Amino acid sequence: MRDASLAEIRELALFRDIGEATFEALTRSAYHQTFPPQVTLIHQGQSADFFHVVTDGLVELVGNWNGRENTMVVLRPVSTFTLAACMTDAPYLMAARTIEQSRVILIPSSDLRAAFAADTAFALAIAHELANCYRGMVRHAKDMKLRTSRERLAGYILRQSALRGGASRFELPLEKRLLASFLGMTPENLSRALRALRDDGLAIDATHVTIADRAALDRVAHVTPLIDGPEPGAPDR
Amino acid sequence: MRDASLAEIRELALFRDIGEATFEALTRSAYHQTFPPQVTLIHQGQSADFFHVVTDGLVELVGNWNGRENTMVVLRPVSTFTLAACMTDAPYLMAARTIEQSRVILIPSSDLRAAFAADTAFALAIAHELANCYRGMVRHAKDMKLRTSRERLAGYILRQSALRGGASRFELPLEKRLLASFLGMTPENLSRALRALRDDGLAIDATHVTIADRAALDRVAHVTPLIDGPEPGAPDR
DNA sequence: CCCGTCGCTTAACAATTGTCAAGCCGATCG
DNA sequence: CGATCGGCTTGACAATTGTTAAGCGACGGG
Repeated sequence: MRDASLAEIRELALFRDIGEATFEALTRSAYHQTFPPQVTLIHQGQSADFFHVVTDGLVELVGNWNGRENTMVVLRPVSTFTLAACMTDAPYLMAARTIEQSRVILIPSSDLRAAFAADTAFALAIAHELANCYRGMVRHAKDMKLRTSRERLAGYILRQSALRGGASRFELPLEKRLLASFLGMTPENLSRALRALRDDGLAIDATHVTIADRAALDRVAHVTPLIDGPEPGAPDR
Repeated sequence: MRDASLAEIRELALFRDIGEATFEALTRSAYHQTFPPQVTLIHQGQSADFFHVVTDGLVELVGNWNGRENTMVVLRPVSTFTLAACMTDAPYLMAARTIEQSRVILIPSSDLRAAFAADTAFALAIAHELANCYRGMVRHAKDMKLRTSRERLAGYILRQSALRGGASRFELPLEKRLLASFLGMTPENLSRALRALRDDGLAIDATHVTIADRAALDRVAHVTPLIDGPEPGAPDR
């Protein structure tokens, strides 16, 4: 890896408190690679050879089953993936695909496990990361099981607003068909839900979002940290 | 804690490889308590004071939102819960309630974190447990987003069969309304789905399940380890 | 023993969501 | 500049799922 890349990731919560020797061992045989958009990085079912860190761009984790496909997570920088699979040396449960051009660090999973054993600070950071991934997935599952698609969309919009410091106008960060998949609905249904939410203080022109009446929108979404975060450095974008 | 309880949990994967001093520190101020059925052990949103281990009985983790409630996980012995919240000192995302009379070990979360820092073997065990919880929740989310309710039910039945060594006849381990909630549907819809699956080789009389045609049922469920496990000592029952 | 409660089922109906088909629009490219 | 492509929207329709209400049957308490 290049020195510039090393300095960049040394600041991450995952690596900030670890020893120099551990960091050196972790990065020795790591790659920092750039991928074009729409490239499949890993397939579900593959053995967990690498731990991944997205440093630039946008990556989605997708589940496949019986010919169907669904976006489970959208990862914006800086986020990790395949951590649980690497720690347990188990097959990936989800595939990963770049959405935009992205840069990803690949760390051999054996190095990851060695560093975990060798460095207590790193072990703690890993545990925190695993716990946050778990909690992100619990939130997503609650979102799916407790809210209707319209409510999920309203929640998503308010989360995005919160990520931007409460902005009332911003651009949708995802293609709508991708957003629909992430929210567990079809693009057609997303279109309908967007139109329906005009009555609840939401205006969308193409990718431009305007929250006209935040209170009304929250009357639909009932935003709560137990579903919608805060997600300090976490799951969706 | 009583000596009998101590010996019992010392064998668990979580505690098997840890040092005697760590084990002693972890169990010193721990409780092993028995709870009646239908008792709420923790509420969502509470601060994470205790790490929990179910040693007997049956416990459900439930999500609440806006007056709605949903069973996210069903824990059979021996399983843990609240691990992620304790490690990150964050509020519980789900409530926990006994289904049957249950015995639960409660370990102060500060002791848990201290043991993690003090004992590398314990840290590794914790990381594995966290990773397995994460993967269980990913599987559940995939189940929800990729399969219809009928397919989820078929998958659930085949998983239960697998847990019983491939038995073709067994008793439903859960009340149907609870199963319905876990599978993300209403009890009425579960009734319909059960009846519909008679055409696919499934017969259910009250709580007694008979798999008449496993191949036909799997043609609905398309069971795969990437959704249905194996779950060595894991999530649902 | 009877009665009330509770869980389950069924049926009719309503709401939500998915499917299919068509058309629009903006971007890209020859 | 015009053609083509892909993503988005819309509408009509179908399937799935939720809702409401009623009834059945097992269980436990009076």
